[in-house]
Parts: sequence; structure tokens; C-alpha cells
Amino acid sequence: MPDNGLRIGEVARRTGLSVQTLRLYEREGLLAGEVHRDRAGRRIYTDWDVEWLTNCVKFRASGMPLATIARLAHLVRAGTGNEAERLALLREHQRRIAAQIAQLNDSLDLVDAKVATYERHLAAGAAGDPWQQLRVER
Amino acid sequence: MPDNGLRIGEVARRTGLSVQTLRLYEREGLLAGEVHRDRAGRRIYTDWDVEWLTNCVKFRASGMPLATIARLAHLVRAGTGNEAERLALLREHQRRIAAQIAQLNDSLDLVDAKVATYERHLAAGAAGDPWQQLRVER
DNA sequence: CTAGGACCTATACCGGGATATAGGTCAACG
DNA sequence: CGTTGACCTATATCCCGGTATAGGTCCTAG
Repeated sequence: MPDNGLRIGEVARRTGLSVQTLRLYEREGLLAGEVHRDRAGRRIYTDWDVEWLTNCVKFRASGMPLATIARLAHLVRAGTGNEAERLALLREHQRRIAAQIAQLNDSLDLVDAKVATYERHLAAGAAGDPWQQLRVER
Repeated sequence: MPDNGLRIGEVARRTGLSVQTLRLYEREGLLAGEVHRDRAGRRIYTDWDVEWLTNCVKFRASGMPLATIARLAHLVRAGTGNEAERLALLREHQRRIAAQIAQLNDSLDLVDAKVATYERHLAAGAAGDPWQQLRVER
């Protein structure tokens, strides 16, 4: 009803976050724009807010803590002048994501190897336990 | 001192897990081999246990819940005969890791883009806020 | 007029995993 | 000997994000 203002339920549907989570995020300072209210006191979000929240979802998905998102939001809210700080924060997170991916690839190698072993093992009709066999019972 | 038996402190050092965590893991059934004790009641680990724990660390690092590791450990402990089940479990985790990596890459794309934008922005001597500028103040 | 649905606040709780604390026992070494 | 350090159990606490509950306001539609 408000020209292009969205209510929390709609935003929840669009972002995939629950209504409670949206309120939580606001309390925790994750929003980079004022969310104003209609005369009934209900939150009204802009498309830009939704866009921001969509980014937040990705930040979360890549393990950025709420507190860090809040710091970024704070910088953005503060307006032009702190771009270098934002960049530093983003670079740091970039680094972390890369590290996570490396970690996961490493773990994946192990799992791939085990899967391959078991596949061979089962295909071959099972002789000896691929995991247990190495274990010398003392 | 015990021929090749390791005590918990040493295992902690080797696996990177804390002593308390090692005990926790044992309580939660993550160990695939009996840990026996010396006459003083102290846990004695084998090299094989350490190897297993090292794998556990990778499982954890890739988000496998303790309960799932415990299920796997249980299967391994049960010995030969349930390889298909182990394989299914591992394949499932393999799938999940792949999904996580995809997720992370997706998030990384966003962060990369933002970083690039800010770099350009800063290099160019700052005109307009790369994040805020899109925002139409209503 | 009234029922229902979406929203509001405040507060409590949950789940997973790890860590801390308290109060022992033991063995090894000076 | 006696002290020290590594270990033991049991239990409590923490952290983080998110979810649930209780009790209310408001708007809209039948």
C-alpha cells in the first residue's frame, strides 16, 4: 500500500529471512538505512533495504558474524568518507572466504578419497575393511 | 612411555584439539577405537586413533555435526559389513561440502565485486558512495 | 460489530559446540 | 619424602544465532 514501501512479511519472503530474524538484525544494527514506520508503527522497508539485506544473507552464508556486518552497516550509514575502512573490512572477509574454501577443498579431498576407496572396495566384493584394516590390534 | 601409546596431552598437540575437546569427543562417541587406560586411569591413544581424530578434525572443519561423526565412528567400530552405509554417509557429506563451496563462491563473487568497486572508487579519488549512491533518499 | 491476520514489544528458550571450574588421584623427580 | 604437573570426573557456563511465547495494537473485510 505505501507507494513502494514493503512490510516485514514481504521482506521476509524476499530475503528468505524470518520475520523474527529481520527484527533481530535491526536490533543488532545490521541495517544500513533507517527503517521507518507507518503510523501504525509497522516497519516500512525500501527496495534498497532489501538489496542490502540480500547482501547480508551472503555475508552470513560466508560466515561473517553479525557484529562484523553491523560494523559495515555502521560505516555505510555514516556516509561517504570511510571507504578505505569498508574496503579493509571487505578485503579481510575476502581473505577469510578464500581460506574457508581452501579448508573445504582440503576436507573434500579426504572425503573424496574415502568415497573412492569404499566404491572400489564394494565393487571388488569386499576384502578387508578400508578403514579398520590399517588398525593393528594390540 | 607406553611403547607407542600416547597420552591425551600429546594427542591434543598433534590434532590441534584441546584436551577437554578430546574428552568431549570420546563422551560423544566420536572415537572409532576403544581408548584404553593405563593403570592410573589415564587415556592411552594409538597412532591410529590420532589418524582417526585428524580425519574428525576435517569432518568438523567441513561442518559435519558431532552426531554424524559419531554415527560413522559407530559403523567403523562395528567392523566389516556395513561399508555401504559408510559410503552413503560419506557421499552425503561430499554433497554437502560441494554445496558449501558453491555457496562460498557465490558469496565471494559479491565480496570480490564490492572490493573491486571500492578499489576503483578510491583510486579515482572518490566521487559518490559506491554503496550509498544507489540509494534514493525518499 | 467482530473476527482475523499482520504486525508490534519484551523476554525466554534452544542447540551445538566448546570451554571453564572445582576438587580429586597419581607418578615421577629432586 | 613431598611437590609438581599431567591427568581424572562432574558439572557449570559461555557464545552465537536463531526461534518461541505472551500479550498487545491496528487495519481490513465480512
